[in-house]
Amino acid sequence: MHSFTEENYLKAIYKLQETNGEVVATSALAQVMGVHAPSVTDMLKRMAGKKLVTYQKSKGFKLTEKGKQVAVGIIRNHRLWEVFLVDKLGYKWDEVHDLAEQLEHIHSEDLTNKLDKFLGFPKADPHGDPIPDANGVLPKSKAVLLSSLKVGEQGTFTGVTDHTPAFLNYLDKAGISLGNTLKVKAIEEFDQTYTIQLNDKKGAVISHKVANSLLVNK
Amino acid sequence: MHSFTEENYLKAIYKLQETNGEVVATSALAQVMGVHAPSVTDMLKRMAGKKLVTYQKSKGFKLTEKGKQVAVGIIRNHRLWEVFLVDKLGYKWDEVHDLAEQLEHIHSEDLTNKLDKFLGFPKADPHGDPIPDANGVLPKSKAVLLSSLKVGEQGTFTGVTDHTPAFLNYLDKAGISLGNTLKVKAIEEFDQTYTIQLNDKKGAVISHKVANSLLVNK
DNA sequence: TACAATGATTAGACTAATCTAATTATATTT
DNA sequence: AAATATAATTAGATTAGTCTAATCATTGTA
Ligand SMILES: [Mn+2]
Ligand SMILES: [Mn+2]
Ligand SMILES: [Mn+2]
Ligand SMILES: [Mn+2]
Repeated sequence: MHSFTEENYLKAIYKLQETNGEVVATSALAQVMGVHAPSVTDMLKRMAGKKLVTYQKSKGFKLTEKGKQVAVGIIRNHRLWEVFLVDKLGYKWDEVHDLAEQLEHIHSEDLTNKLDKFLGFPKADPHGDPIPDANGVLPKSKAVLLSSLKVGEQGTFTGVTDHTPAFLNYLDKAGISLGNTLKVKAIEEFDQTYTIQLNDKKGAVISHKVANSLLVNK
Repeated sequence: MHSFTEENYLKAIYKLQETNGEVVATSALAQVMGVHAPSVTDMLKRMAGKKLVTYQKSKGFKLTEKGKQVAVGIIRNHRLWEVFLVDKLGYKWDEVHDLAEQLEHIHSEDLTNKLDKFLGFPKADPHGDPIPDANGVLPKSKAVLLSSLKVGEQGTFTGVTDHTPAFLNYLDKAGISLGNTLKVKAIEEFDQTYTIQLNDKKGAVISHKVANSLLVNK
């Protein structure tokens, strides 16, 4: 089918489009793929030939519908395997990403669907990221950053925007887990430090940097 | 670490050494790898450079201890994933080989060991093939071919030497499953057709070709 | 609008893994 | 032992994915 390399490019383009807008620059892609710009130009020309992306010299590129389907399929695999690793094998949420990077490239729609069923059709991965369904439909999330809440507002912690083990470990240490309810008690004016109340009991003080990496459903 | 291609060569060499003796010929390996002879010569020279095989021009080659360790590791992965697919995801034993060919190349000893634990440390895969332990020790099997049994002898069906879906499907249809006890009731002198009794009740008539692909523990 | 800075592409080269065609080495017959 | 058949290697080419150095294109500022 497609090579691992192609699949990784598609996934990277998809994510860049999600956050940085429709058109993706060579340099941005080179950066996230960890290669130099000419490699991207070469690769994208090949992929344009396969109708996975549209490409106009020096203008950037976008995924075609076909390219988007492949990308979403890989993301579905990735997130389902992460659930498997955490729920079934006992991995912690900060340990699974690199393994899922390998497992996501196993080529079998049937396997993906059987895995989905085995896991009980989870809606989100261990980091709260939504899992596309078998038709490639990715539920639109209405979560917002904790840093957008005002004093007195509350919500449920449903995801992170920073997926690094360092940050995930910090959350473990601070006793903040997916599903916790939290309420903003105070925001320090000087440096936007948040004082929150977790699960209607424990209190916690977190920096703006942290509040800016936590997603909550109001 | 090692490329998928290298790992597949190592596995193929290992299996050829198991059945055809210590020294492996270029042509034999080309055949099982589905490539032409010069590709094998090239590849083996590269692999000799990495101390995975020993190679003497025009004399054939063997695995080094290091090469053997890698090969056994891949076989361990392959068989554990096959158990996972059958026991946990509900695949049938004739459907899992090609998926396991992909999954066996996931690089993580820790994952392999966690999977092993999750599966309850199985001793054999769905086809009865023994699973090497975490130290790479592969239990020596003392199973013999059913075709080596005499009239009146009995045993337990513990494995196959033909792993093709066609053969496995035939066994399903004939009601012959791993773990069944079987007793030789008669052997037709003309064509070595076996009449056997399964699990002390059902009888079955099987060709010599079939008896020659079934492994039993006496 | 021209010029400099930044970003993208082309040119040319490399490695892994493969191929076909030609050559050389080993094994088998006479 | 020489002739022949078979097996293996070398030579030269190809494709995917990458690189560095050189060139070209775009953008934003003077
Ligand atoms: Mn991940
Ligand atoms: Mn995730
Ligand atoms: Mn198999
Ligand atoms: Mn098997």
